[in-house]
Formats: sequence, C-alpha cells, structure tokens
Amino acid sequence: MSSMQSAIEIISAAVEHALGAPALLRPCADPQFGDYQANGVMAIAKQTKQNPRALAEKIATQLQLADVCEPPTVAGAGFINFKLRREFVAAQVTDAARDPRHGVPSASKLKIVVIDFSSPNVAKPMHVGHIRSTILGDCLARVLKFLGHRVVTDNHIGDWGTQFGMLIIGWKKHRDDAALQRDAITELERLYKFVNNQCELHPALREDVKAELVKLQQGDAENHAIWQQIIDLSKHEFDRTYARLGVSFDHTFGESFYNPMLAGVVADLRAHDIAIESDDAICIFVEGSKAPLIIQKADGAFLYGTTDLATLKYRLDKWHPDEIVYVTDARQQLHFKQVFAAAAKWLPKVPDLRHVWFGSILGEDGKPLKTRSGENVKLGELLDEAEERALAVVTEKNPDLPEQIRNTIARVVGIGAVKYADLSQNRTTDYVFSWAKMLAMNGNTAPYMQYAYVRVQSIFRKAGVATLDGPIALEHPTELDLAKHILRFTETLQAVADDDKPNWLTAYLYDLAGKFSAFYDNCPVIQSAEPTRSSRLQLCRLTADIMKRGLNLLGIETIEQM
RNA sequence: GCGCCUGUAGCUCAGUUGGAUAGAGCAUCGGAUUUCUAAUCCGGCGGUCGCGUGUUCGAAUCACGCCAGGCGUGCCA
Repeated sequence: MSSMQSAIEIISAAVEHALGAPALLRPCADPQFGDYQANGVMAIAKQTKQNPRALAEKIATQLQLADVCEPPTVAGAGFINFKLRREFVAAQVTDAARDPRHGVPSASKLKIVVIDFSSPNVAKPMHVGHIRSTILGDCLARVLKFLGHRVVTDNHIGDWGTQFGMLIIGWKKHRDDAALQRDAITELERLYKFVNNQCELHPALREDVKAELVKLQQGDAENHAIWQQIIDLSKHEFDRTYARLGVSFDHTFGESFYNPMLAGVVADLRAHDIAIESDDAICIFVEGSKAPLIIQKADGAFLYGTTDLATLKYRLDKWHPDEIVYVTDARQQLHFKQVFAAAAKWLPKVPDLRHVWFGSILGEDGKPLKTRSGENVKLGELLDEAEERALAVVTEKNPDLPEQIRNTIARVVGIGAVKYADLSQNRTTDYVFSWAKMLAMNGNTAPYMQYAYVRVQSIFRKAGVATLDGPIALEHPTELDLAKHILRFTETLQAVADDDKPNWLTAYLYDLAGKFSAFYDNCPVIQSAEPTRSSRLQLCRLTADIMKRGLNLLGIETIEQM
C-alpha cells in the first residue's frame, strides 16, 4: 500500500510527459480554482515564444487523468487547474488508513546521510544556544529515517582545547569532591572560572596552565586520566539532558578523536599545494573570501578548521555518505563555506555538504536571551521551568486529575512546547522566546496540537470500537477537504527533507488540526448510522495517527488525555 | 572597508524557491455550548510586503542602488 502513487506524482508525470518539461505542480492558491495547479506551461511558453493559454489548452486536452481528477481547466495567464475526484481521494485515504505508514512511501532513491548536531562543550553546561541545533538535528534525522534513508547521527562534542590547562590545574588543586558528586558540570565550570580569575590576578600562573596543557598534549598519564574523567562526567550530564529531550546519537566522536590525524591532514594538504604558508601560519585560500581558512597556527597548533577537514575525511572513509548535514548557528556560515570549498579541492569525491544554519533565540527585549544577571540560560533550568509552567496550566484546567498523571502531562506538554516553538519557526530567522506564546492553547503551538490529538482520541474512548472496516466515504465537504489534506502528508515530509525545514511540518499539522475541527463541528461521528459511522471513525483514526506521527517526527510526545 | 543574514497587519511570525485577491496566532470587536473534551470553534477589523529603480505576461520572492538592525571578517570554537 505504501507503494501507491500520490496524486501529485501522477498529475506531475502526466503533465511532464505532455509538456516535455517540469510541471511545477503546486497546491492552488485559492481552493475555488481546484486542488493543484501546473505552473510549468507558462515558463515553457515564454521560452518557446508560444501563447501560454493556447499551449495550456493543448496540454490540458492531452492529459489522461480521468481516474484521478475532473477534466483539467485552464485559467488566468496559462494555469492548468486540477480538481481531484472524490472517488479517487476516498480510495487513497482508505488505503492510507490501512497502511502503518499512512500512505507515505519509502524514498525511491535511498541516501546515506550523516547529521552532525548539538555539539556541546565538555565541562560547560548546555544552554539555550544548544537547543536549536539539538532539536533541529534530531527532527531532520527522524524525518529522513522515516522516509527510508540511512541516517548516521554524530555528536561532535568539544572535548579538546586550551581550556583543559585551566581545568587540570583546578582539578588538581581546588577540586571539591562533594560538589563534583552533586553536580559535576557546575563544579567543573566553577573550577574553570576560578583558575581563569586567578590567572588574571597572578599572570605568572599562566605558565603553569600552559605547562599542564602541554603535558596533556604530550600524553602525560596523570593529566590524560583527569581529562578522561572530565569527559566522562560531562557526557553523563549531557545524556541526562538528551534523555529528557528524547534525543539520541549513533556516535559521539568528539574533537579529540581526530587529534592523531591532524598532522597528516596538514601534510597532505601542503603536499598537494592546497594549503600554503602565509604569515607563518598554514592557510587555505578559497574563492569568495579574502580571509583564509587557517589550519595550523604560527606556533604549530591546529584549529577547528583542521579538525573539521579531518572529520570530513574520516566520515567519507567510514560511512561513504551521499550527504553530510551540519546543524549550527548562522555565525558559522563563512567557516563552513571555507571548509566545503577546501574539501572540494582536496578530496576526489565530495558528497552533498549542507550547512543547515539557524538564527538566535532572543529575549522579549529583542536581545539574545540571557538571565537577569547576564549569563547564558542553562538548558536544564529552561526545561524545568517549561514543565513547571505546564504543570500550573494543567492543574488549573484539570485539578481533578491525579498528581502523577498531571506530572506526566506537564512533562510532555512543557518539553513539547519548547521544541515546537523552535521547530515551527523558519530556522533562518531569529526568534523571540515567549513562555506565554509557546504554552498557549490557541495558535500554532505544541499544547494546541497535543490537545487536538486528545480530542480525536476521546472519540474512540466513547465509541468503544476495536476494529474498523469498510471503505471511507467522503460525503460532507469538510470530510473531503480533510481527506485531501491527509493525502498531502507525503509531499510535506519530502519538502521538509529537501529543504531542511521542519516548520513546514508544523504548518501542515496545524492546518490538519484546523480541517479536523471543521469536520468535527459539521459531522457527527458516534451518533451517525452505519456505514457513515465507520467511515468517519476511520477518518478520525487516520487523522490522529498522522498527528501522532507528525509530532513524533518533530520529537514531540503525545498523551491520551489532558 | 568587505562579506553574510534580516526588514511582511499594533505585537509575534508564515508565505514550498517568479504565479491568480499576501496568510495565521495574539490584541481588539461580535457570535456559537440540551450535542463526540469550551484547554474548543465561527465571523468582523486590521497591509505602500523598509524605500527607490529595473527585469516580464506576472515580483513579498530575482537584479542594482539606498535606509535600518544583527552577525562575521588571518592565528577561539
């Protein structure tokens, strides 16, 4: 059943065959025109200097789509409009209702995709700056997997760098074991800040810091063991946050993993004259930017560009991906442009490298979100507050529910609200963080979608039916409208994957909820006589399944009551 | 200086890559509950798509020039 062709594919193929060019099939701007419109005719008419309306008429008469839609009509400057036949929609939606994938086929061209996201720094708490990368990357991974692609997720954590000189001194001389036991990252952060302050007061200390760092880099056993402990403690903390968010990774190869490869990478790049010496540093100059990608400093140290190139090569050798996705903030655009250009010069065959970048999260004052004291907002505390606020709402609306159930609802709604707020935004724009908006029961929010799901589910509790059978019939206009939207789930997911834009999925789900509401207001379900009752129950079931699946692909849980 | 990004209703944001009369939510005004969860739904009001010039059958979308804001820009990541 998953192999069935969608309306958009059938119509596109027919138009392209007749036209000899892309159909450019889009949903109609206004439903009075129909369901889909082909815009490709006008483009070709222009190229070949034909009258667009005449060409559209000619193409329209050649199409053999009687099973799928009403006779196509030509309108405006040369649009061909298609209105799906009720019987076709009913048959498709009946199939979808029997399909565990709700009619979404597996992609015909399977890809191997590596996704690099989240990437927090060791010994520092995760903060708001990490949510967008973590949530976006996880969502893209889920969507690509559902579409049948092979996805490798890799958390490229910052586990190497000059900060370890400070951390090792702090660990050796100022460590508070009890604090470390309670909250390792906070204690590590305190140690770092403390030593950093000491260095400012007593510049002579910097020599000690540097000495510890050099010892670590040279493989000193004691320092290496401390470094390893700091990483283990940090990873343990990260995992707690990831568990709350429902995010997981196939691999966590941190930056340190690539250390042994860096000297070889630089040597190879120099040997091929891709990297050259300039002002005592080893640089790669690429088109489009005057500043080079520096891969080795004058003092011999390597930089993150070096690590990124080593990482890229390792991933190619290990997984042979068709595509590598880097989910980071907008500020790294130049860096990745340089890395990608350098890789294209260096490696014989480079896959599709995509920098999926996103804007900042702002406070209500329009400036980057900070605490009152000007610090980064810790992710754990943000999630705590989300759950607390959600619990207050649930308790107010539904005080009779047992506490344990209210807590579960608060967790699912609170975490869902934070994620949904982020994913429903176009990722390229900055967005203003607002508790009131993300927890609102109206509008394009997680609580609204979760509640919409609960409302559908309650029908089944009342109806008390186990199995559903028979064809779905679409009698009322709102049933037909809902069914057509259900059939657009496939094209929505493909668009999300093609452009790395989860907000198209949230928009789809919000529309789905709206169309369900119209149906729900106009079409009694339980009180209807058979066979309408079974038909409508199946439509409800399919809507709920797609809501649940859609939210799951966003990384958001559903509950059965609110 | 150069580069990238952003500018759409009072506010927060969509707008599927050049398509038909630019859409939501909030706010505001009005309506719906003997009926499947009213934590809901329906309707009204609200726009010089930052400004200007161009490209063409057609521009919020593309080009060029301004204006405003953010970010980046040779030895952090």
